[in-house]
Amino acid sequence: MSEAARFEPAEVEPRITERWLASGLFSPEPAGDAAENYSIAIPPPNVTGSLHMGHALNNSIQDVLIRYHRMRGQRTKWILGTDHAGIATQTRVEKTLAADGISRTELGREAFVARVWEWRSHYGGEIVEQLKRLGSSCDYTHERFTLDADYARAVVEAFVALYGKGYIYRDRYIVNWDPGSRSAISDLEVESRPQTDTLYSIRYDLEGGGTVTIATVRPETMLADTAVAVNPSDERYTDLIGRTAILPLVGRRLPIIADDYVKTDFGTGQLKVTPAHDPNDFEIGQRHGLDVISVIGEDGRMTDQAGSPYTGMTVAEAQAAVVAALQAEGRIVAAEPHDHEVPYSHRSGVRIEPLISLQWFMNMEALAAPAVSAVQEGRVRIVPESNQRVYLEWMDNIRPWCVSRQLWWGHRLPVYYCDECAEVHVATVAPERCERCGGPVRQDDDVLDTWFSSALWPFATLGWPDQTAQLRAFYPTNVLVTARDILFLWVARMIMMGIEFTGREPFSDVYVHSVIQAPDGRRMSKSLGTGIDPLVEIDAHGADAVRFGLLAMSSTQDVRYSEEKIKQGQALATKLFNAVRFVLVAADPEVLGGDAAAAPQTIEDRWILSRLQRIKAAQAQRIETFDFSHAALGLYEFIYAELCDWYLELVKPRLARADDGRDAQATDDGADRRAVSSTLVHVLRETLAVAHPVIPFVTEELWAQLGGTELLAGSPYPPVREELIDIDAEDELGRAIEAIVRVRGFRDGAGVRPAARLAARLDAPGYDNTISAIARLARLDLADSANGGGHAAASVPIPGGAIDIVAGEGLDLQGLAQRRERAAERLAESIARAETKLSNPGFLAKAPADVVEAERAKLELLKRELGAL
RNA sequence: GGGCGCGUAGCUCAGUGGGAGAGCGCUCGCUUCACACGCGAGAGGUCGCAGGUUCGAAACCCGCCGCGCCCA
Repeated sequence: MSEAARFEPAEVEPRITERWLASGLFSPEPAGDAAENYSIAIPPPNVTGSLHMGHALNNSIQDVLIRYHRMRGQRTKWILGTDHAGIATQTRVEKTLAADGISRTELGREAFVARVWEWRSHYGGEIVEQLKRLGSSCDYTHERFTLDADYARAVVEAFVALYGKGYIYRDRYIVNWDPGSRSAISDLEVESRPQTDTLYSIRYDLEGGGTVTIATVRPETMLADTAVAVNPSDERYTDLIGRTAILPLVGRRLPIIADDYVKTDFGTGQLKVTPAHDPNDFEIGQRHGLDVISVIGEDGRMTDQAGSPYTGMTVAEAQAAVVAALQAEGRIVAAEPHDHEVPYSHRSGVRIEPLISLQWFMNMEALAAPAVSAVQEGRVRIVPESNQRVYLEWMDNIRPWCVSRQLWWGHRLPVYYCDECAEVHVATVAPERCERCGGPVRQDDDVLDTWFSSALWPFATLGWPDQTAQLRAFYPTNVLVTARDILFLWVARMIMMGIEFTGREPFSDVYVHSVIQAPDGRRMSKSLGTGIDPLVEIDAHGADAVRFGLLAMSSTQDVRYSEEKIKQGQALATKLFNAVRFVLVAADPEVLGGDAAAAPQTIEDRWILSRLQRIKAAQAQRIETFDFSHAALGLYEFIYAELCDWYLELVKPRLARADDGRDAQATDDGADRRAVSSTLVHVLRETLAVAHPVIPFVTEELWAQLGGTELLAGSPYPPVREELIDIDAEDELGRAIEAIVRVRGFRDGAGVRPAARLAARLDAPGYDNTISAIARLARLDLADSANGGGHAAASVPIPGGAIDIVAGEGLDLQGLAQRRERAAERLAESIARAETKLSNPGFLAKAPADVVEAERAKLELLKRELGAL
């Protein structure tokens, strides 16, 4: 046995990956229909991205599902690809250009886009290679990209269709303007940050006498005020409604209106309304038909409408100038620090400037309705169910989606404007000239929000709008696996688009997994240095360990990253490796080449085969119900606590060869050795198969070592054989295990050297089949009560009776007494509890009969144990 | 402000109506012929606090305290 005692992932994994990829197992033929096949569309990672812990967990889960269903014999496809990630990718390339002193505008659109493609071909999709390291069994031969020509056709088709139905329209609307990326961004790309600003209270005069005092942290936006509002239920101001205020510095007449939005307890309860520069004010303006005046432009400077002297100033300059002018007029009543939440761009990190802008929008209401009922009626199940409410609530409050982005990298809008007559054409094929007046046309400069194309992912990847064989075979997909944070951003839109364009929900389950936090309980953060790189962990512990660990720890909503769980996975791989190493040396060589059928001869054979049926059923159940942490931990439990600690130890004597003189139990003709070898190899092979979806590399490697000629990844998941479930064997061996543990405890308490054998006498029924195992594993010279003589120096209680220790020399009687006392105390406590229960008439009258009966039996057992002490 | 969730062993977390569990850490013992990433045996818990429902609550209900995430 000169080989290393450790599993070496770094040596094994590349070799196994190569075999998998060469096998074609991950690339199914597009046959059959989606109802019989199994498919998952990967949440496409950003093409600029690299694997982080969130991806690692997300893809471990998907791979468990994919591998399991593949082994179940289904035609299984995991749709792979990346997302073009408009802003992120454009920014990345702009930075590399900036390093050479080139700007995007100098280069021009066409050349710039060419550069981005070039960048993509060199660096993009790094993450796809990283997925291979994790063992992900995606269909690598059909990798898709959201900007591929075919995919682009689907996007244009979808846009034109939605425009045709009137869902997509162009409008002036308030958007989240990101001055950093010079583009509108969606609500979901905005994050609020707490910040302290100065809250100014400013007095406006009223026509006909009197004043109102409004509070604002953005005094410069007053130049765009078009009303003052109060809450209609605010009795203080009922008589103000309908009167007119005069805007200081400007002199504009502002109607005083009543609107529920106004908070009566904020400031004075009088609100300045600036529809062009605040989203809430915009809505108030819409409700009341107010004028919209824009004083801040897309360049972050004050517009002509701001008037002299403010035009051309930056927002900050304008704020200072406005405050100074108001102070000069004595209109600032108060200026105090104010803590509030301020929107920032998730993309560029710059403060959002809400602006009115001409953009393309998509009305979501009509699309949302069927997506809501799909979830309500269970055609799409969200697991865990608690997330369903979050989804439904978000869908109820859905707002129009601004789909245009002022970028160059992305799907350019299929919208064409006539230079002559301003006619708008929306078409899949660019018109050569205006269909109305024949004038020249030019295409809209904007591109679509990246999520517009991502929303089509589950079907556009399969060839839609063509009715391809791929689409028939793998759409709808079975499940979408995602973290909570993109439940709305992406999942909701996929459901809407799926129903709209295919008439089918794109998946029947959404499994929402946990977010892996840093060990400090917060999100992993690059800037704080709390990020942990899964590839570094794979290098250190192996891909199986990382998969196992992430699955094991992902049990609640948010979990802290736990290195211990990764190490536990590594230990599991090593344990399996050593178990197989042992069998390869100890088992009958003839068995290794053959079928190795279950051939139970003894109680422990029947026991392990029974336990094996249970783990097969349990693991299948756990995977099918998305219970991944228990799937991982259940494997650990079975392999350590049943297979290795007990079964392997129990069968060792039977594996000894007649000629090696190790143990007297070796049989003459080797028949039992062959039988136990067969059972052992059978059990190990099935164990490897059961474990494969969670820890694919080590199981694949060991499968081959145990004589597997086909890949385990393509082998069947072993079916449960009900006839091998053996309750009697489980019970009988369970008692033997309990007895061995008790004796070991006794020995430890008595200070008996581990190697020493103690003379003992068994005084309990029901151990006929296990007496020799007990003797060996508890290191006893054990006789049964009929022919064992001698005075009992001590008695060890075991289920149903006791083992009497006959030879008394060398026992630490004091240690024993302490131990015995402790045990007696505990037993007495349990007995007291049981007696209290059984003497309670309420319990006897109201508790179910079987519970009462069990309590009685328990009491009897406890009393007997105490007696044995 | 609204929503979701969490407080169980030193740490990270299972357990959701009937004798408090796991992994890691800790203590003691072991070069036992697969494995020291191992084996064996232990110590360690008023299950956040306070009420209620129940024959019986870590679990179900109400309130409070503390913490996290999402949305506004």
